[in-house]
Amino acid sequence: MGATKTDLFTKQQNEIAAMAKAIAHPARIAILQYLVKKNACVCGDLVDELGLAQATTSQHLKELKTAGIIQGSIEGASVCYCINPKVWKQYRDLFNAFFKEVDLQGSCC
Amino acid sequence: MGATKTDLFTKQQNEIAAMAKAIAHPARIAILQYLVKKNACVCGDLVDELGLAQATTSQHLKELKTAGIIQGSIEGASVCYCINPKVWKQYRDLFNAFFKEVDLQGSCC
DNA sequence: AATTATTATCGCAATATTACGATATAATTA
DNA sequence: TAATTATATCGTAATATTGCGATAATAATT
Repeated sequence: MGATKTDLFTKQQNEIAAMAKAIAHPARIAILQYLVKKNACVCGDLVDELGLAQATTSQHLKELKTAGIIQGSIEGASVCYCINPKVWKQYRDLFNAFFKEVDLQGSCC
Repeated sequence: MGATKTDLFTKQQNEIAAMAKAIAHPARIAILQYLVKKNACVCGDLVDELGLAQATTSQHLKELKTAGIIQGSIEGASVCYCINPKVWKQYRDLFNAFFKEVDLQGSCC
C-alpha cells in the first residue's frame, strides 16, 4: 500500500488531482509567483529568492516542468525558466470549471 | 529532512499550497464531485462509490473536513456530509486570483 | 439486552515526498 | 588549458501520505 489507486478513478479525476499536486507545495507556489512577477529567471535567482538548497530548488523546477506549467530554455551556462502560457490557461480553466458556481445552499441532510 | 520548510514562505504561499494539497488526490476530487452532484451523502455511499475501504474513505473525508471544504452532521447512526459553500467559494476565489489573467507571452529570455 | 449497522480511530506496511550534500556536466572566464 | 560558474542528477535520510484490517464507539433494530 502507500501508492494511490489511480485505476479506481476517472482520467479527469486523476488529472485534476495531478495538477493540484503540482502546485501543492509553498516553494512551487513561490516559484510560480516569482515567474509571473519577473516574467523569466534563472535557477540561481530562485535559489537566492527561496532560501532552499540548489539541489532542492532544481528538483521543484523539474516537477513544475514535468507538469508542463513552466518551460526552460538553455541560455549559455544557465537555464532560463518562464511560465508556459498555454498550460497556465489550462490550469486556470480547469480549476475554474471544477469550482464553478453551483447552487450550494450547504443544506446538509 | 523530509518536512516542508514552511517558515521560508509567506502565509499566503503556505495557504495556497495547503488548499491545493487538500484536493491533490483523485479520491478527494471524486468525493467533492459526488457531493456537488448529490448535494449530500453519507460515508457508506462513498465507500460504494469509490471502491476504497471504509477506513480509507473515512480518512479522506476527515482531510477534506479538516481543510474546511466539507462539513458533516450526525444523522442518527450515520454522518451526512456536504460541501461547505463558504469555503468552497474561498477556494474558487483563491485559485481564480492565483491563475488570474497576466500578460504571459511565454517570452523565455 | 443482544445483534446489527454506521462511522471513526489505531496500528502498521508500503510508497511518495522533501531536503540536501556530493558529484557530474556543460558553458564561460582567466 | 585550468579554474570558475550554473544547473542537473545521484544517493540518502527524514518525514508524509496512502491504504487497509482490526477495533472502538454509538445508534438503530430485533
